[in-house]
Amino acid sequence: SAMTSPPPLSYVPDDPRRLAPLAQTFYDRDPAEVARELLGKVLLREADEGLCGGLIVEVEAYLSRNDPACHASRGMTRRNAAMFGPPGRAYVYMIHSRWCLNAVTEAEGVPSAVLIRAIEPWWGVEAMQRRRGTLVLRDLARGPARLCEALAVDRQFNHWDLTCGQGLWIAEGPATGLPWKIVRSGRIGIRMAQKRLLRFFLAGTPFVSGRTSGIRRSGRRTA
DNA sequence: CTACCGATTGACT
DNA sequence: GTCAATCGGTAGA
Repeated sequence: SAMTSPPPLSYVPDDPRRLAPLAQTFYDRDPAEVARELLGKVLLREADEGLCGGLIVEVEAYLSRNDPACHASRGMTRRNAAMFGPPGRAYVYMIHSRWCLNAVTEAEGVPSAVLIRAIEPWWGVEAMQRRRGTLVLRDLARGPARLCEALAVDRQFNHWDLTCGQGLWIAEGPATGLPWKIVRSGRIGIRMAQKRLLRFFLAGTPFVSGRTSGIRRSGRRTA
């Protein structure tokens, strides 16, 4: 059904391996800018069970300065060390016994990152369904911890080079211009700095997290 | 060593 | 809308 198997979308590339991985220079910029531009790119994972991944539809930026919600705001620790490393690497951390994935931004020594919060499942759906224990497409990778469970991302990928094109990487999206608008909002689940508009998602997709999913219902606006 | 906390999720009223 | 499971990270005695 439409709930449990992907619709035949004409713009989904047959072979995601041919999509060019994003270069390190892409990440060596202001994290809010990187966050916005990561929307419409694809996140890919090559595991024993095969290739899986999908379209990045929701992200959040965490800034190196004046951002108390950023894990690095009180200096380097063992957990957040990856944020201080070179751009284009993964920062994987655990929260409430679940893993979450970030892409590190800006130069080495400048601790900032983009949290990948949701993807629309495009490839390897069956493997993701198995790992998540549900067939419902919308529940596979909606939320940062669900996403990591779907893609089998855990601490082994902390510090991983996301530009390398194997294991776990981020690549260009479909060449055709995607029609969606970008919506900006406050970040989800944080106590500090809730007013800052550092969450970005594609409008109109049901595959984003949060109480309002990006679908307009009964006159209520998202964000 | 202990105590507290959380960039979450799923179950429930 | 509410709530708690659950465990690694962190700070502090």
